[in-house]
Amino acid sequence: MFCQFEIMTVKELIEEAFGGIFEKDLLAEITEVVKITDFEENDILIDFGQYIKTMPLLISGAIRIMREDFDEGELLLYFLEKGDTCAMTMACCIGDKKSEIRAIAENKGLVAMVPVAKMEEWMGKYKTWRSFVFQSYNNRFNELLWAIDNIAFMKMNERLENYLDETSKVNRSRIIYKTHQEIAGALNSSRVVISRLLKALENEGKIRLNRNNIELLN
Amino acid sequence: MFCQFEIMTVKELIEEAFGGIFEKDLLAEITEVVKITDFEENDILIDFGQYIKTMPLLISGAIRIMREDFDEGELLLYFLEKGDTCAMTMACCIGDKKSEIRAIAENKGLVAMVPVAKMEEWMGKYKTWRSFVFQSYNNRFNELLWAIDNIAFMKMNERLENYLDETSKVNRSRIIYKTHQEIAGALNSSRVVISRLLKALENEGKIRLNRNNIELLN
DNA sequence: GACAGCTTGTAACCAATGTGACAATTGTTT
DNA sequence: AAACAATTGTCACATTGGTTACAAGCTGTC
Repeated sequence: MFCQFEIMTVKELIEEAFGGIFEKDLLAEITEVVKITDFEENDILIDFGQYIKTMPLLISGAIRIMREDFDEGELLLYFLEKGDTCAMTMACCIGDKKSEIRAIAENKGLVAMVPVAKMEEWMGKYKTWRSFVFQSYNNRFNELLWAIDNIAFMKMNERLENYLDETSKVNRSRIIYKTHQEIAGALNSSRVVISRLLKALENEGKIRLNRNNIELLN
Repeated sequence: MFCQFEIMTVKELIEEAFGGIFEKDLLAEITEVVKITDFEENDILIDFGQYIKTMPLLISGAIRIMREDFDEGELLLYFLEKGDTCAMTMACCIGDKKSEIRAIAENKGLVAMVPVAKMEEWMGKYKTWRSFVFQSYNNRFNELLWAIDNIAFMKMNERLENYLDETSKVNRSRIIYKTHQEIAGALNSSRVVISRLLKALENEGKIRLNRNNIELLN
């Protein structure tokens, strides 16, 4: 949209997404070692069981972090947005462990990839990097708690409303281009149940249902 | 049991719980600044909305970490044991945020309390401390994922069996001294449901039900 | 236009879980 | 002994959510 890779330098991209939180020296180092990668909607950025060797810093776009059951179930944990990083990945990098989650692009965007070695080096060297890493862990932790609140304490209709709100937010649109099937997947439910609850929301005047999209009203 | 506060020095306690992972200098520093506190079963160590100024290192005993719904629900997230620390608390210390969880003693034990200032200082100074902190975050993260797997993908009978196993493990006893009501609380369920499922487990020969306790068989 | 594939709506039914009620048992207090 | 509280067992019933099945509509292709 207004953040075209082609018309901005790496320096500008990093500056725009992380300028507020990192000191000058660190920004310069990041700019130097980072590799910028772009992704398209529904690209799988990280998958289960994968070993990860670089830490991603999200410059633009949104990523959904999914958890999967051994046989079939699937569940949206949370979204990542500009300025975020994947706590799970950091953990993988450092502990040399397999990924426990799947990261899928919710829409198109850019990530800056930092080599693990650097990220460890910066931990000792830059206080702002340390707080950034901690802050990230903390945010992700709280988002997992929120995910737990949702599935443990809320009924499906509330979870659905939350999902619609969050999806609308990360896609910056009151119209959500998802099928009932996709929504059922994100909530570990079934299509019929979602259709039923969506219809109820429509009858309450909260949404309008169309083919392949849902409009949030009010 | 075999870890009486009275008959061990602080140095020995720290050594026993953390000797394997920290370097000599760090162990010495910890021993110097730490305050040892003991707790009894069901003591509330951290509560919701509380600000925390010291980071706890668990020397002995077990702690259950609970999440609570706004009105009434309650849910066990995971247990902490010897050598663990509370990721949530670290986050609180650093970010100066309120606690999002409640920590209750599952049985009696000891914690070493580290002032926040020190823990930040050590982050820059000791590599083993950094990896410990990361490792802790990572473990807690994975435990939250496991909690999510439980509530999202498993039925109540499986969750109940998992609960019995884990509780047996952290209390080092095949006999679990809990009422059905308490178990229902930990699983965010109701007493009747738990009694029903426990009875089914008894009929399968997996457990024996007694008043105020449950024996795991096999 | 005919066909196929995807998407949505809806009905009927089932399984899992939650709720309210009440009895029986045990242990404790008076 | 009587009263009481806590714990457990059980029944009947309501609710939520999942499953199967089928119809209907939309879209794109040949």
